[in-house]
Amino acid sequence: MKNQLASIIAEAVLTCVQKGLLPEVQLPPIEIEVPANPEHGDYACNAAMVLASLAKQNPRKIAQAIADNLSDPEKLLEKVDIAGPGFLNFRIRDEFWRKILQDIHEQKEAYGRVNLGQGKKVQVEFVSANPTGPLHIGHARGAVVGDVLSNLLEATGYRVSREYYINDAGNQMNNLGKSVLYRYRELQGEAIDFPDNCYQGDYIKDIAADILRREGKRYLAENEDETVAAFNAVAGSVILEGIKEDLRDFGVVFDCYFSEKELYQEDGVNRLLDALKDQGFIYSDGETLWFRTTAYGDEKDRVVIRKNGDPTYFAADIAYHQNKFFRGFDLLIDIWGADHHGYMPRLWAAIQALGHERNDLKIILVQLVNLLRAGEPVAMSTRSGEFVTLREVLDEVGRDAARYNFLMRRSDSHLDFDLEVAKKQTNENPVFYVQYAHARICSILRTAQERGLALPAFDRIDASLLGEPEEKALIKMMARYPEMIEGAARALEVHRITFYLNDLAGIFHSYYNKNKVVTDDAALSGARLVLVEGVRIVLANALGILGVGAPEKM
RNA sequence: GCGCCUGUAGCUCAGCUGGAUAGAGCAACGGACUUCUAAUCCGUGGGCCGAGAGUUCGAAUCCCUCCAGGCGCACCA
Repeated sequence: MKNQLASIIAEAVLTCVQKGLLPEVQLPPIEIEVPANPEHGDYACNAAMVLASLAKQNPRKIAQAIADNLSDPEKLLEKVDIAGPGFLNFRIRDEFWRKILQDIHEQKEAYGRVNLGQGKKVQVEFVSANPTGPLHIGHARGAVVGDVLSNLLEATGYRVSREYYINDAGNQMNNLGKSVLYRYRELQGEAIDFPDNCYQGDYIKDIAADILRREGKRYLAENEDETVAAFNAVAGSVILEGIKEDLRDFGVVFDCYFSEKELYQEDGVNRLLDALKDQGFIYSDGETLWFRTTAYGDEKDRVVIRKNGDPTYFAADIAYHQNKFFRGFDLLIDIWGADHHGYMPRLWAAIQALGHERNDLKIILVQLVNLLRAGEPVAMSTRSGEFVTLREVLDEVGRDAARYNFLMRRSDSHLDFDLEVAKKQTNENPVFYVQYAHARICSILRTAQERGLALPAFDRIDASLLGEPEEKALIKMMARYPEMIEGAARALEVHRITFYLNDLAGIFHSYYNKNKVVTDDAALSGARLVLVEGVRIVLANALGILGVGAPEKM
């Protein structure tokens, strides 16, 4: 709808130029928006105001010229007004709005899919938590945002790969192995002064006990470094399996788990650094190796090889992102906790040094979650073992409510997650508001069925019977669904979908309370059934992108 | 000290990349179940968009300066 209008306007501007009403100007990007005030029509366009400064003419005069030269062979427009400083306000004929209903019924699950991405390959990397402990509530938000963004991009014509980067090399993993070893010794009566930098959670004890059960106490006699490495590997894989299971139950499934260790195979990291050295991006100060990230705007250069010869996390990350590009992705999206924001400039510098554009890597920051229980903050720390796990949240509040709650704010805004509120089945919990709308429609359809009223095909109804204000509002809202999806994908903002759902469900509930769908009037009932089935399809499609259920009964 | 994010109704937050009279939910108050599900609806009140200057036809939105909060500023990840 919006696109049709845009081309009509662009054509009219062209006509004006040809007639000499406007000077030869490049048409700047114009905006077509839905006005806040319905009296301003269905769509409003700022073309005249944008052109005013370029053409050096009065915007209202330009608007008049455009309006006079609109060519509308399909008779899309009911009315065009010029208002305010030079807005063009368009009212679309009802007949065209009703055609949206036809589109929905023809396209069903596909309604709202657009081809923004044109088959481009995108990789979304998210969660990527160290396998040193179970996922907690903080990881959950990033998991949902990444998963839903992936769904959204798939729905808008991208080919998406979801990837989890396993940080299984480095100090943190070493601490994990040590933690297990200490518990292992402890289980055999040894008094251990458990270090602060080790992981204290009970899951460590379980892993130690398991090793003891399977392999006995043979490790006591072995070399400590080798034992730590072995424990490390065992613990890492046990914990990773647990993470995968939690994510699966949360509705998050990855296409690929990429191990940091892989990057070091065949000396990959060093070979990359050598190549970058040849290009002048790497230099040595005699003890350490530095990456010249300042060449691309970072505030200081960064170490890639430490004094002790070990590569930094950053060194591996450069290799990792190069590897991603090698795999043929046109666009990379990384989803990080907001506490990593200081890391962005150096990674952008790195990919530019590798010959890519800064825009080839988008980074979405997800703010930390403030976990509350009945208004009281819940303290969290992975190392001390005091945290609320994703598993506990799933068990307590359920998948749908948990996911929806994480999607109700912009990613870069702080989020209060209150366990007591999230599990309440009341109107304080917005997920039910939307699901209830879906369930209600299903209930209407069931009732109709029972009374022998089947859902008619679109061409069997008289759509002009849908004249109530809420009916028109519902249709217009549904017409905006593809536009909302496209906008959300363009901006990489998944929260727009929850706000849209809330609005659509709201209009429906209001309609439901005022009007009956199933009545003695067969023609009217048929038209209304087609309408509410359309609403149901749109609700289900949007909920599908969110990975939240669309129940038929509640 | 430097950098990034945030500041909008009592509370939690939207505001479609500069548009018209700034919105929603919760909370408060008053109404609606003989009905296709009251997990719903209808109505009422509530604002110096942190402050100040600037850019232009037009600013919650963009620039600058402050103020407040959060997060970063490693040869950790």
